[in-house]
Amino acid sequence: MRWSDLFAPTLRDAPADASTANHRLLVQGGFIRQLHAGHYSMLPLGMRVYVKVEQIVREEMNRIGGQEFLTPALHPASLWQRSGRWESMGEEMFRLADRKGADLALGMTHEEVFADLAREISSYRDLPQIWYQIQMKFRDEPRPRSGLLRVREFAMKDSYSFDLDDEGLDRSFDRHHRAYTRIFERLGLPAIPVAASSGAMGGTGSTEFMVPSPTGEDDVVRCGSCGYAANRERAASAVEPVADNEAGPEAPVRFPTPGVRTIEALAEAEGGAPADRQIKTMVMALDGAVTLVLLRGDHQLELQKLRDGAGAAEVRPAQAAETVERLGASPGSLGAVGVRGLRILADHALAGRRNLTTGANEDDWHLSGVDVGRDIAVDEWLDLREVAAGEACTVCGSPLEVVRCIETGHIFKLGRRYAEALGATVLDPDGVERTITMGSYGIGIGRAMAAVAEIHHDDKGLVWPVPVAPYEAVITVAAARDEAAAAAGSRLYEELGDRGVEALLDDRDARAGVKFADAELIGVPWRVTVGRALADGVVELTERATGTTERVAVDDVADRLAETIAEMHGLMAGV
RNA sequence: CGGGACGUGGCGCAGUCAGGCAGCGCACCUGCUUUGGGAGCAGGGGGUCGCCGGUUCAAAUCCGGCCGUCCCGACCA
Repeated sequence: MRWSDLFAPTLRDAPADASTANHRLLVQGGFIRQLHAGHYSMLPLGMRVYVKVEQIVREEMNRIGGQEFLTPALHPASLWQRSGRWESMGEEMFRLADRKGADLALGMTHEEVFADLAREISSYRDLPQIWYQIQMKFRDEPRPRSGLLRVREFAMKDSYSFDLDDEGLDRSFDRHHRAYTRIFERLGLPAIPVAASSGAMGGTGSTEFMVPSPTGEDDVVRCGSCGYAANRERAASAVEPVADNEAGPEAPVRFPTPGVRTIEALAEAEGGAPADRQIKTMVMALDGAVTLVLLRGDHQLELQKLRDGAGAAEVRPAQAAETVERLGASPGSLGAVGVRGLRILADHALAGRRNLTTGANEDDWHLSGVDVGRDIAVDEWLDLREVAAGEACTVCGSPLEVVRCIETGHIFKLGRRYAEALGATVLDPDGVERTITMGSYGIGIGRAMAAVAEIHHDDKGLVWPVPVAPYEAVITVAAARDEAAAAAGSRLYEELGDRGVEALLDDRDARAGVKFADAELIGVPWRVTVGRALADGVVELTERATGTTERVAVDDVADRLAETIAEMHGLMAGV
């Protein structure tokens, strides 16, 4: 491609509304443009990167035996009604009606569609299967953000595995795990696999692939010494037990605490107790049912753990009126002692604790001497505590770190839920009808691209890894009007093309500084500068990532570059 | 959904408080000069000032309503 023919509207100034690196640089470099919030157009440069990401994903899916499909984005409501998700998906699903009034949805994922197709698998002999597609998903996100990181319309590689039993699912899951590891390696993304919450997807287990970046939206809890890693939504840690050695009273004792409304205030108050000897009582609505959730005073609630542990789809803090109605007091003076008729969930860290302090369910009064086992009717003990940095790893005891990450992939063991709902069964060797066991696996193409941009850039612009770079090399003809230089540039362009190098020839009639700045902004890995030294038969070869420049004979440079780039491809592909 | 900021040629911004010809830089077009780190000079094209309504002789500017975009949080496969 000649730059003079390329539509790559680079901007001198960064767009004002882009605060994250991927957003700012992809817009400034002329890769993408926004149509409206959460919807972006791919421009020619962006499309080249996008296609390469897609192709790497495709190659690795094919390598594990995946078969490529393409299914519709517009689905009939009836399909989603069969799985129950027409109701449960809520406002995140785009819904519309056709001219006849039939309800339709824009697909946000395709478990139902593929499970429906899988009804045509009729024998265990045809299992396992891995089916995938790279196709648009639509999700009415409450808040699209961070450029391509969270959008409402995006291409996703989604795959679905079909096996006879759990052992088969484990194998399909492991194959995907390996494929994902290779994909992220080739993309230049340092993704770490972590144990994750399955959320609304359901199933027996899931693994997320997380790329550390401050732009991310998830926290990963990680042990630097044994390698334990989990999403904070389900991570565990060991807590130092608190010794309750003083024997408490026979029964809880009421004491006045005028104006005390917080854990901190109670720790300071007359007759109060330190936070780790208090019970934090939170009133939550779990699918609408008012529930008491108890934690140690100095611990924080992890909402997703509550959701997962209690099996609730929707969790929210109770409204003030609900709280007063059920407990007779306002937040700040709440407690679970003597409470009847409400479900009580407690965090493990409270088990066996004695002589604690908590609210008395009367404003301005608290109770001391509370013995959890004796005084509180806990219905269920759960892990509800948010892990904090520095707490001990449950595996090896080392201090844990909390790292902000971008979720670039998520793989799920689904089990039989969707196959059951859609009626996907096979006959086993004994002629018995068995429901197929499924897994589902996703990578967002645009998000992966955004993650690469977040990881690989500097103050001059993007620094694409070779496998996803829009062009592998740019030939910068410093003085386009110099006929000898222009001819040498064209010849180099041909030579690189002959050797399979994707080159961009910057033949624009612009000043050298403009061309250098643009080449750096769009992040092409190698630049060949045809300039003054051409008179000596020499050009300059500059590596974008390091900025190092080498003088190379013009007759050798095509071979040199082709070799270097081939090596980089090989390394990245793990060959 | 709660909080905050913003909306003026393609991009970045000033002008709004205090109503009075819509401006600046970059980009774009023409010419001349320049030509290895975002050139100079001269000339030129391009904007219903987010939308609707109101006040006023007069509205980018004041008032009301709405829409949109970004950020934080909530939420999130």
